[in-house]
Amino acid sequence: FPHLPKKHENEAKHSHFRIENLDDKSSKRKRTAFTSEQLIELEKEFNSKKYLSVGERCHLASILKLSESQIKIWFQNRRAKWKRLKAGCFGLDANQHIVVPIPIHVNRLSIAR
Amino acid sequence: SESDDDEEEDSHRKKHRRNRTTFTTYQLHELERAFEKSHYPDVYAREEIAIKISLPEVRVQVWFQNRRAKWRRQEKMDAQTTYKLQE
DNA sequence: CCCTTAATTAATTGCGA
DNA sequence: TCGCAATTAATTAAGGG
Repeated sequence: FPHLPKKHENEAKHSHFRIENLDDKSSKRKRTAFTSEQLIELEKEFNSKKYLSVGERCHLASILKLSESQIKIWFQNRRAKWKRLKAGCFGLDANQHIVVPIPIHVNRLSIAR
Repeated sequence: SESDDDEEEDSHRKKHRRNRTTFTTYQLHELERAFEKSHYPDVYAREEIAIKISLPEVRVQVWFQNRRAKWRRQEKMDAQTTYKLQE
């Protein structure tokens, strides 16, 4: 199975002690709020496919006027949420393995040969 | 009869009614005790805590996230305090 | 009313494939 | 390069004082 639990580097490894930066414009990290239209479309897309190909992502990015990175990250975060939701409702209903589509991006170069 | 206000429909209201869990004193005690031991417990440690205090692991996870945020906030604050005091 | 804080989410880091 | 685990940082809002 893919991806094992992982261990966080013990204690305060990320020293996030940002010193009072005199430089750096607007020290706050930007958090873009997606519009409801964007979210509806993203959600709709996620409903049909859990993974996007490069082409699909590019297309979606252009019609939603978001960066490809934002689309990519959104799908990543959405998949994580989806996983949490699935795990959350164990007990009722005996579905163990749903038809989980597969990330086949690995093939995009190796298949060409 | 006129509903007028409420920009947000109450359909939205019902849907986004988050249910906020209120921890018991015992749960808070144990969480705080665990935090003292480690600010970054791994999944297994968190699961252990979760079982002990009878809560889903995800609630414990979120609690630690928020607790660390508070910790950082405070740390930044009294870092400024001691800064002033030494002048 | 305001404050603390549980919950949510866009974004980051770092690893493995 | 991607996905994923694990997290942070900003934010939203419940509910107690």
